[in-house]
Amino acid sequence: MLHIYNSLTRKKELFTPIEPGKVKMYVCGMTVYDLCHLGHARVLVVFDTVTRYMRHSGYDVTYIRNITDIDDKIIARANENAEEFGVLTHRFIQAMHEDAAELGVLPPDEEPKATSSMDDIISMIEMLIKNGHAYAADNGDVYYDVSSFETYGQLSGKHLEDLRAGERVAVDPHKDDPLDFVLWKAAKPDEPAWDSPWGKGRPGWHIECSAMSTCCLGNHFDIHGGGQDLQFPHHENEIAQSEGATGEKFVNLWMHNGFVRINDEKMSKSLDNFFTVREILKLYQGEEIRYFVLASHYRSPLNYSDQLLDTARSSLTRLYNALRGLDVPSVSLIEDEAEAKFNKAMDDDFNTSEAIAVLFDLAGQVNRLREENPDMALQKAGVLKKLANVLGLLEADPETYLQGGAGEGDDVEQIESLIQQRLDARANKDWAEADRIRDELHAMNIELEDKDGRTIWRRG
RNA sequence: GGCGGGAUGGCAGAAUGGCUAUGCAGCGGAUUGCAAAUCCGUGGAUCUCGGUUCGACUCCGGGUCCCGCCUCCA
Repeated sequence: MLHIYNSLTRKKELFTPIEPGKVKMYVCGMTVYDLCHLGHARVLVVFDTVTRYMRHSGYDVTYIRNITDIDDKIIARANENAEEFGVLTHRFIQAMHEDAAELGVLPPDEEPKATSSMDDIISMIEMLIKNGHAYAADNGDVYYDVSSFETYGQLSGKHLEDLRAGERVAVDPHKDDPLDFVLWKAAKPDEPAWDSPWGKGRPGWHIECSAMSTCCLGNHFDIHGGGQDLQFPHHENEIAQSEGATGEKFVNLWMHNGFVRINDEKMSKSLDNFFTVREILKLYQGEEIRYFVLASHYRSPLNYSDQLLDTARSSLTRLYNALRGLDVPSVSLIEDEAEAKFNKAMDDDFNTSEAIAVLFDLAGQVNRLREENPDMALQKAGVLKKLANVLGLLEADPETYLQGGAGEGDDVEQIESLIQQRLDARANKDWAEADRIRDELHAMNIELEDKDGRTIWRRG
C-alpha cells in the first residue's frame, strides 16, 4: 500500500490512481541553457526512482518529463554566444541526456519540448481568455488574471493579500494586477517568435508546462513533481491555468523534492555555488552520485560535500564486494523477507534510506553464507541485486564498478603486470619486494586482495 | 513581515509512545607472511525548558538556532 506525501494537502496519503493499475506522472524538467548541476541531478534521480519503484509494484506508469527550450535565459545565452537558440538548446539537451545516463536515469516515456507544443499552448491561452481568466494587453502580451481564480494559492499556502503585502513584483503598467503573470510575450526585435492570435511572440514559462502535461496525460492526472522551488509560483500557476482552461481538476498529488545545498545554503545558479554533474563525474562515478542522492529522503535537504561522495563510494564498494565473484542469478528463486521489508520502506513515501539498509542486511547475509551455503548465498545475492536495481543501483558488473574509477582505464595492463610481479615475489617468499609492489600500486590508488592464491584488485 | 520545513552518536541518516536502523569512520578479536576484503564483538545520540503519560527522541506548549518560499530557479 503505497503512501505518498502530497504537497497539496501536506499529508501522507494512500496513493489511489485515477485509473486502477495506471499512473500518469509529469515532472518539470530542465531549462536547457546550461549544463545540469547537482540540483537537477536530484530531480532526475528521485523521479526516476519513483517511476522504477511504481513499476516494480506493478503499476503501468506513464512518465512525462518536459524540456523547456525557449525562455529568457535561453535567448540571453544564445545572444551572448552569438548562436541560434536552437543550436544552443540542442547541445544542452544532448548533454543532459548523457548526464542522465551516467546517473542511471532511464529515459521518460515522453519528453515534450515547449517549441514543439505551440499549438497546444496557444489554444490553452485562447480557452483562458474565453473563460475570463486571461486578457490581452495593449502591448501584445497576454496575462493571467490571478483574481479570477478563486483558489489561487492553494498549493503554496499563500493568499493574494499576503502576496500583495510583501510586494516584490515589479509594477508593470500593462498588467491589471502586479501579481498577474504572463502567458504570452510579444516578441521583441530579433527574438525567436511564433505566430499567434495576439501577434508574434512566445509563451510564458508556466503555460508551457500546463500545455505539455495536459496534452500528454489528459486534463486530469495522478502525480506532478518537481523541485521544491517550483511550488510557487510555477506550480501554483499551472493549477490556475489548467483548471481555468479545462474546468477540471488538474492533478491529484504534488510531489516536491528538497534542495541540494552547499554549506547549508541552497545550491543555485544565482548564488553561483553549484557543481555540475560533469565536474563531479571527473572524480566520482555516476552511481556514486546516485547513491549519495538516494541515501537521504527525497524531501530532506541534501548537503553536498566530497566527504559524502567518498562515503557513497565506500558504501557501494561494500555492496559490490558482496556480489563480486558470484554468478548472480538473474531471477531470484526464493521469496525473501527482505523484499517485504524493502517494499514496506518504499511504500512509506519512498523511504530510500531504509530501503538501502535492507540492501546492506542482504549483503551481510551473502558474505556470511558464501562459505557455508554457496547456493543460498547466490539466491540472496539475486535478491540483493533485484532490489538494488529497483533503486537503479548495482546495475553494473561488480568488476566494472570496482575497477572503473572515474576517468581511469588505460593503466590496466600495467596494474596486472605489477600484480603478476608481486605474485612471483610472494611465491619466492620475498615479502619485502611483494610489499614494495603493493605500496607502489597503493600509490596509484589500487587496492589488492589476496584470495585463494589469486590476487584481485580494485580502485580505492 | 507572511507562509512552510528542520534540529538524532565523530560524519551522514532512518525509525518507533516502551524492544534504540543502516553506512562511513573508531576500537578489540578471528583470518592473512603482513595487508586488503570478510566475519565476530564493541563504545558513542535524540537542541533547550515545561506538560500529557506507568513510560517520549516520538504527542502538546514555550524558547533557541538553521533552512526554504514570497522574484528567475530542480
